[in-house]
Amino acid sequence: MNCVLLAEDDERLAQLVKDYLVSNEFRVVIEGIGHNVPRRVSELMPDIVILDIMLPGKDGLTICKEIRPKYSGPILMLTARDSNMDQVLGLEFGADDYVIKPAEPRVLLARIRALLRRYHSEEKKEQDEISIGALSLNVAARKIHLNGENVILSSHEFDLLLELAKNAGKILSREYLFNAIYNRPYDGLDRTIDVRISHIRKKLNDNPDNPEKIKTVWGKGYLFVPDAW
Amino acid sequence: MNCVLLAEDDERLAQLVKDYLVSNEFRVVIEGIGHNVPRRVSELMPDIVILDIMLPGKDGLTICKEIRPKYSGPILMLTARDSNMDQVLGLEFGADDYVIKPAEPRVLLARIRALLRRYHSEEKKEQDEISIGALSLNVAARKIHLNGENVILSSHEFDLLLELAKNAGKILSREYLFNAIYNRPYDGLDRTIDVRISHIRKKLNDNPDNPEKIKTVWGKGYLFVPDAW
DNA sequence: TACACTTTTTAACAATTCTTTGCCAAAACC
DNA sequence: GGTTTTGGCAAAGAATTGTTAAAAAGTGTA
Repeated sequence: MNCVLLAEDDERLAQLVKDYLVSNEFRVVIEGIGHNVPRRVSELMPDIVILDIMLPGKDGLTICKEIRPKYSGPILMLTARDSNMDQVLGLEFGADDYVIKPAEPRVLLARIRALLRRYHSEEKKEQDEISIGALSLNVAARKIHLNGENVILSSHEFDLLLELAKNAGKILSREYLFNAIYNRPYDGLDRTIDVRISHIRKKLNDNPDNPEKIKTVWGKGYLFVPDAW
Repeated sequence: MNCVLLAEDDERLAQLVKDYLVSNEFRVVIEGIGHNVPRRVSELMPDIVILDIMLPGKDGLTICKEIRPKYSGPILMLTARDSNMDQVLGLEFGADDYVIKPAEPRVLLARIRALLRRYHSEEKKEQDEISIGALSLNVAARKIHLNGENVILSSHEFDLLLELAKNAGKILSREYLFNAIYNRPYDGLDRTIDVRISHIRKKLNDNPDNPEKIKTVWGKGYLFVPDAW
């Protein structure tokens, strides 16, 4: 469950937001004193920090600047209608987004989710290079090497092998593989994947009668064997 | 110019919205069939996607969920008055905002701008000089150097290479590239881009049978290889 | 304006890549 | 055993891409 640190001194508002977020599957910790926020951040390691810009003890901008070096997650600022917040999002302070007070919980939730999504997708960034034994796939260059030799694959062959390699050790159905390559629906009878596997095996010298590298799982799909390269 | 993908099957409404947005400096592509939306997203790489929640073929929510992993830009939903849209903004579907139909073009425009502003703040600024390995493009002077040598490109060749270089490592469809160069619609059969790529490869000494620098991705488009220069 | 020259578009054809089909083999089922 | 289902793959057909060359459009110059 995602954890939210809500730095807000208006208790009524804080409780309102908390209730709404809790009912939407978040864990919420309220901190009303600006001074304590940096400590709470390092204690809790929240998935997102929501900072009121006006806090007793220490204002939100200063806090934001202060926690940024230690905290890599998203920071969302709560601000008054009239202040020009665009600069807050600039580099100096390091916030990621802002919501104008009084904040609709619904809007706040949407923003929170957008930020979490954005950070999440950056986190599990696709790898540029996948290496498994003597095989290496360069994703950006769409190029593979086997025992140091460049093996020339066609576009779809590369896509298919990449998908298999990314899920090494897992059985992947034809439908899954099909969807990974195409933007059209799988009709259940298509043999395209089989043909392509055949070509890949040939290029990688994998004997189809007893494949070591890409195994067929009867009735299920194909399997990339991680420790056969 | 910002590109909008409008997924809406009501042609009259779609055209209305399109006209309004076009008169406000947007490029708009209409897609009326739900099934095609994911493909169009990856082809066009729009700056924003507007999704009608009721589409023939595939409903908007399903589409939204489907394109989210591949598309990091903003998604705006069009919805009927009565539906409870709060959940749409949730993590499961991943939309960023919604507008209740019938949508006032003016309102829609305001929401679009708000979303673009929010997302833009994280986008990278235009560079004057792009350097990738032994290749450097001087945008202002429209001049390129490869291994220190000045390579003379024609206008369109430069535009095309620039667009590829700006999106190094990403697959760009012919339609996207065409739109980056021209102010007229792409008819789907045009071979202009192919011819130009051929010329560029020749000038940059990239062997077309096994290109290292600008790869062809069959059925999808072209790819500028970041680490091949 | 005409003229030479460059650039872009279009059309055609060859080459490559992908999809579909069909037959045979292997695996599961009875 | 026999039958049914699933997989391998060759080969034909379809779609896409590379390239060339000629036509069209645009540019510079006098």
